[in-house]
Amino acid sequence: MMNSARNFSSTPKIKTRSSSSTHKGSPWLNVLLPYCEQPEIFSNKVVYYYDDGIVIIWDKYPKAKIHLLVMPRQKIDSIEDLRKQDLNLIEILKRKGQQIIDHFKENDPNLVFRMGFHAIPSLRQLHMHVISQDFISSTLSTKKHWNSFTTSFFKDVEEIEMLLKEKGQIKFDKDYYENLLKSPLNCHLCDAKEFKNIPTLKKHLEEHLNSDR
DNA sequence: GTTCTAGAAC
DNA sequence: GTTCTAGAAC
Ligand SMILES: Nc1ncnc2c1ncn2[C@@H]1O[C@H](COP(=O)(O)O)[C@@H](O)[C@H]1O
Ligand SMILES: [Zn+2]
Repeated sequence: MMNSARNFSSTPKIKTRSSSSTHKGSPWLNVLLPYCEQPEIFSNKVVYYYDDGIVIIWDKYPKAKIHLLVMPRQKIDSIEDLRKQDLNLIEILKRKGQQIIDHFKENDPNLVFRMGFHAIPSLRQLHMHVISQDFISSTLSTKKHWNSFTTSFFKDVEEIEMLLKEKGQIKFDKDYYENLLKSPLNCHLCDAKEFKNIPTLKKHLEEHLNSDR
């Protein structure tokens, strides 16, 4: 009965599209892809730089005064997809990231930067954060935001590079790192710990900005 | 990842 | 009463 001619012709359960992860999951997972596929269609206030190998964009929801994302043009989902053969790509991301940092420090020598990756990224397409360490930004609004940049959830590019050299592959424990995001709100610059909430922490960060110079 | 908002915390 | 967080979003 299931194989009647009528049933057969109605709805073929045949996958017609690539099973690439691009086609799986919620649409928001893929929002970084268009920048890499067609950087030329974006304004220079959105795409900071691009060439044949990489794209650099201003993070749309910056978590600090200066926050950009450096990405390969080539489609690579995440750090988990990196292999030793990608070490030269990492080197390129790193070199370009350092150039950005040098540039912004010329304007403001007080800026301090880190560049690296989230241990468990949310969005697809490999992206390296280049982020100033003031964390002064109206779009930094949650504990998760804070802990993703100030705990070991944030992996400096040098650590990624080292792990890739030594292990040939990168995978961080999901449970462990997702729990880190629930850590208390501690200052990344001084001994101040366990802020009651985000607004209180943000007032404290303003004080560092005024005194650390 | 963000937006929205119910209800917890103050 | 207002501020703030945290979980659903089909
Ligand atoms: N549409 C977008 N365009 C540019 N950046 C984005 C967009 N949506 C989210 N982001 C940023 O992308 C980063 C992704 O974070 P993560 O996957 O945790 O490394 C965050 O810093 C977001 O602010
Ligand atoms: Zn502090």
